[in-house]
Amino acid sequence: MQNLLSNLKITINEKLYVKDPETSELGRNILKNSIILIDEIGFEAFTFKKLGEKIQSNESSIYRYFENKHKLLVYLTSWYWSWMEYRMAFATTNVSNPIEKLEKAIKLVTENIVDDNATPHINEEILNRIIVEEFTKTLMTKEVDNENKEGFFLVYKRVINRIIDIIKEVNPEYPYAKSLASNIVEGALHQHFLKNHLKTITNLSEKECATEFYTDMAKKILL
Amino acid sequence: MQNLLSNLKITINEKLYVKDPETSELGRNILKNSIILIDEIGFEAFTFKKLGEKIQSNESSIYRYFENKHKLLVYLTSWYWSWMEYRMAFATTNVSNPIEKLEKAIKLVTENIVDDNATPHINEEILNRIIVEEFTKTLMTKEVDNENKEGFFLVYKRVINRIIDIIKEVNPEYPYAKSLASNIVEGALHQHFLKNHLKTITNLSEKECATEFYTDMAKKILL
DNA sequence: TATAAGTTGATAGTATTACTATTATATTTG
DNA sequence: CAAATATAATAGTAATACTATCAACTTATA
Repeated sequence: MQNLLSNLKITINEKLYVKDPETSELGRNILKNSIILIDEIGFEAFTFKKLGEKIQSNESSIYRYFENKHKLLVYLTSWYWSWMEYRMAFATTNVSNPIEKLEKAIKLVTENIVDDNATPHINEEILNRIIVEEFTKTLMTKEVDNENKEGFFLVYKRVINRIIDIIKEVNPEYPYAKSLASNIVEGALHQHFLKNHLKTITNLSEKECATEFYTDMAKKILL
Repeated sequence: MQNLLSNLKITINEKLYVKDPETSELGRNILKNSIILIDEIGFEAFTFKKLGEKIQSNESSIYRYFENKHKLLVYLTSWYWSWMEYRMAFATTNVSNPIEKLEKAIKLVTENIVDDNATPHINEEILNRIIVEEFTKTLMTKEVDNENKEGFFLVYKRVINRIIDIIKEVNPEYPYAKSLASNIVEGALHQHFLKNHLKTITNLSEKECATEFYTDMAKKILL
């Protein structure tokens, strides 16, 4: 249990920041308002200069925390997946029935997210919107292989590996546990994107989440 | 097949270009070499200036065909999905068995793509790599709703709608035909991305394609 | 065949972005 | 209180993403 909990603490790869933003008021302000600003104007239009204006600080001060906006986005998405991993570990420990465990895990990665108030400087609901709209962009760059070697996506892969393990518990014979797990996690984000923007090619309606669709999928495939 | 494909006129939304690139040597050169250059250096680093140097033409000349690089990318991806739609129509007409039809459709959107030689200025194999690495970026922008209204993604949605219709033929009771279809098409791209870059969270190996995984998925869900 | 119309190439120029560097000032800590 | 550290302000650079202008060349048409 001790060992488990120490793995669950929200820790982020040190290579993602120059100075740890959690250690100062300005740092936490950068995190809080970068989430709000990226959500407002989108990652492409987001700049450190605009963020500086928003928090009444200076561009150069933000550069002392993050090398560039890409690393800031990877930081924020790592935070999200770390938070998700924590929720998942919490929800699935002491659940002995593998099917129930799988249902809980799928629910977590497919449901609509609401702010949990535990972290005043991170609004999880807004951060989830950023994940839906911007997460794949952190992967789909020419630097992905180097960044993967540096461990930038470890937390994300850990979340998926947890689901892989549960899938294997449910059905050890199924040969595509990895692809099914990554499909559910990424697919859920995509279905949420579609319900917001390309409504005609998803069954999710406005306030609906992807839980039913993916739970049904997993059960039909594995049971 | 060869002959039918060469008779194919792929039509693309007129709002995507300033001047139709298919109507001139320079235009076709822009298409051909933009595909090669985006594949080489990635869409972020790709600029009209670099493309101009590559084709020994001028930046300003390229701007006479495309307003900006985003519209060029949407043009290229529209071309791809239009080509895919044609292949799908061809492969599924006169197939009376819905299950066989579904298998053929899934195969087309999940298999590894090779250049078909019908269009000398478009290399489909390279274009497919661009789709895998860059397609979602065409959707995930702050302008997606406006561009969707303008019909920028119609061809893509048409491909998915064809699969939706086949799914409904196979099993009219299944309640998530739309989500399943969009999941298969987008998911296949993502699994190909993972096999190239995040190998630990997919079951696809180096030269493998996503056909088996998604065929198995669809059958278990629908039959 | 002359002329108009359209295409391409070359150059210059602008605003913005994505930084780096320097210095001054404020705050914290030892 | 001095030293170390954090932040703010300013300036500057190279690249990007364009726009505008003009000359040269090609093609269509009268």
